[in-house]
Amino acid sequence: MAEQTQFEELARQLSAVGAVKRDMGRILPPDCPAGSAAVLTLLGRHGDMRMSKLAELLAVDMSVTSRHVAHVAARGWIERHPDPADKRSRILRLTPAGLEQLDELSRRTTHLLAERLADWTDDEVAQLIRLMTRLRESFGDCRSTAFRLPVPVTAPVVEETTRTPAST
Amino acid sequence: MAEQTQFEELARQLSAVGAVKRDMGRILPPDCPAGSAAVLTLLGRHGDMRMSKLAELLAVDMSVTSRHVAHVAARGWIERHPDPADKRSRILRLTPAGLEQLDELSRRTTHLLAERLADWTDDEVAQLIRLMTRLRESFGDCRSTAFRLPVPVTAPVVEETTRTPAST
DNA sequence: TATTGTTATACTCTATAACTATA
DNA sequence: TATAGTTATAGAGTATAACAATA
Repeated sequence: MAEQTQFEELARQLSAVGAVKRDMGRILPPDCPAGSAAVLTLLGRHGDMRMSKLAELLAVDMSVTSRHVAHVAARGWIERHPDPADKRSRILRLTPAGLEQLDELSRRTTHLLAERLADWTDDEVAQLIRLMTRLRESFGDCRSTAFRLPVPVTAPVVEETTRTPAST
Repeated sequence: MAEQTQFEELARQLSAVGAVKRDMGRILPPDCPAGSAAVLTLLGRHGDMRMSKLAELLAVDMSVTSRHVAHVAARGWIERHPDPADKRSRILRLTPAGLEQLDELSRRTTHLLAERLADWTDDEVAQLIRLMTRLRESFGDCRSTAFRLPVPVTAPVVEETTRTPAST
């Protein structure tokens, strides 16, 4: 078990890693935002699957998954086939165009990471991957354990729109 | 230098860590979303500072910083004092109420992480922190190196709104 | 003219709830 | 009645551009 100071620092790093994600997002191809890229990546890695399975892998609500899938399907990168075993369900499958897009994604992210992590050793990258994977697993279990504590401070909210530099 | 497969896996983990961040976000106090929490945390850690400095630490545009700061200032958690050295600038400072809110934030995140990472050793947490810090540093240098490559596929976009399971 | 900060606007991602179709 | 998926709506986060005040 780690100390409190460590947990605070980890929380800070988790918050700040968004900057890295945004940097990665900037080199994505047009019409292929991060959500679409994640759909293509997971389909390429795990093969054909249903919406519900994809939503689980994305770790987002199925309504969100539905939107991302509609986006990539509209661009011809995947196809939604009817599931013979369950007419409510749809099987997602990468198209040849989707595979090309996936290759392009791989090229760009690999290029960016190779540039940014030029001075990282193979082992360091492997360790980061391992620890991040473990982190996700540690959080993956109890996703519905959202609890709320009472608010500590009850101060009035004053939406100060204009600048008042020298007031008081 | 690492291999391409490793970079692809790291990109995947970076994309997926959002689920962990969202889980952390769910336990934040009311009226204090992640952006506000980051402002309070950085002010508590680095002391009083100007907007531009905070924007740099947050690694977001100053317009975004301005919005977050307005939110926490409206709730009385920080004050914006005029800078005697530069009348364009404003010095941000935590209020006592802001310190209380920061304590509450620390309690909640520490509690959640202690629960989720119960089986992590002190050393593992330290390693993850170290690698994530290094990752941010590796990306922090060249933030304006956004480059665009041509689109590989030029397929027509068909926004398929309604379901057409058995078409074609 | 350049810099600090604010505001308007637009886009992405997400969750909740209501809805349709099928099990 | 329960489940798979879609859609509408709302909220948070971000970037770009236009703007005001000051250096």
